[in-house]
Amino acid sequence: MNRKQLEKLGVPAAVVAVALRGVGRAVNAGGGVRGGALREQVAAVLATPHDYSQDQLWGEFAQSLVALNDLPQREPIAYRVWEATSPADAIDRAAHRQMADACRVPAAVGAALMPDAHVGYGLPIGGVLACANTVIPYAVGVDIACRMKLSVLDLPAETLTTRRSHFKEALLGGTRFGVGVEHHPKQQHAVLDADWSVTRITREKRDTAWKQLGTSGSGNHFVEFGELILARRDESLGLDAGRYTALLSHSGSRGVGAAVCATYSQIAQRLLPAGYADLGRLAWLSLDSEEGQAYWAAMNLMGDYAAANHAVIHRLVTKRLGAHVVAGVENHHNFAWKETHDLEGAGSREVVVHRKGATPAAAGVLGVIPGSMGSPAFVVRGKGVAASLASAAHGAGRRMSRRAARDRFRFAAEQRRLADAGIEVLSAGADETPGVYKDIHAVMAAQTDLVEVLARFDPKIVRMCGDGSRAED
DNA sequence: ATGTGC
Repeated sequence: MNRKQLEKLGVPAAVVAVALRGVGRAVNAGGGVRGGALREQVAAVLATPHDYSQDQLWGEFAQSLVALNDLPQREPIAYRVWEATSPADAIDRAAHRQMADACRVPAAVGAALMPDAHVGYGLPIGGVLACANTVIPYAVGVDIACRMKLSVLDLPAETLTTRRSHFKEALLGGTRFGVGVEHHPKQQHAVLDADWSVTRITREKRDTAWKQLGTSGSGNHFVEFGELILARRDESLGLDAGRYTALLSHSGSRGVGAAVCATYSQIAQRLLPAGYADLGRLAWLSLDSEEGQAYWAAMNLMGDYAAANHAVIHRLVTKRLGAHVVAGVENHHNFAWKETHDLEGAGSREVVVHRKGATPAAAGVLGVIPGSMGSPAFVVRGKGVAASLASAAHGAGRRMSRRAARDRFRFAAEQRRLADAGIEVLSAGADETPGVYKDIHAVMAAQTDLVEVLARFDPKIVRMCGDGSRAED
């Protein structure tokens, strides 16, 4: 086992080196412990370190864990969990451990874990954390303002079948995928006139942002056409019951957002108090500090930039299609907002709510929750549940790593299977095949108290980043 | 998720 595997199991960074020595002893012990049995032993020590403090193999690791836990710190806050009932869609232990770590952040005042939760950097994906006057760059995420945008088009649903090649051409011609990918010529949008000098990093990266405006990146990002089905008329959507053609995109703030995250998390990590060093990427910035104010300004600019990014994608694709937009829904799902909440009935106060892979779900607010290329997305209306900090899941949530997915699935075979089901995938990798995700229906069933479903979107023509233009890992 | 550095 290596450092990465131990951290994935939930071993705090501060004691990984000690844990590695324990692993070495266990491997070299008579009979040699390996693989799954080794992981189980590490997990057992993590769960109840006091029971192992005199253990020949694990005593040193257990004592370090006890010492770490005994550091004088505040009592962690509690977090509420929404979770699918099916074991295959459950939230793994490592994501819980990350959420529990986030609850030790001194400024934390409210927390919740959504049913699509899985391990991320710092806060888990699907984590919601409210802090007093404090922002955590990695509780927003690397891809600041990663978001969804759905445009309902003035084309009959049947045209997705009868004019399929026309839709494919629009998708292939109007979108760009890949790490570092740019548009030539550069696209235009009013966000370029915003004040990019709010921080050094946004000032220096403005030209990169301009070149990348209207691109989709890699990973789980996609642009797809599908059929939107409304069971009844909805006034907030402004649509009658029926079947529609719709365009759905998932993208964010590209390289510039990642640079903002890296810059300000590094500053925050240098400022971490010694007793909290193991919180690592959960490092925070006070909004009273110059750095905190700078991050907040840059984050909000990235929010506008990511929204513009989607607007350009939809503009380019619908123009090639010759279609017009008759309705739309969009939302950030990696962001932080200043909101007023009544936490634990202690009265209303303004807090910073981080949603990292979580959909804003205040009462009446519309959002889009995608499943996968082979399963539906849902247009939802929030119910404003206080205990979830007015949040919901942002998707199905991964159930296996990208590497595990590439070992298990072959994309060409998955592509044929999807084609048989009437879904044409123009490009993607095996690590985004439907089987790598939890069951979106199980995830939606776990949050019926948080959101109401208004419409269902079935993907028909999908474009994601192909294998030729992605990073190795 | 990203793009640079190994």
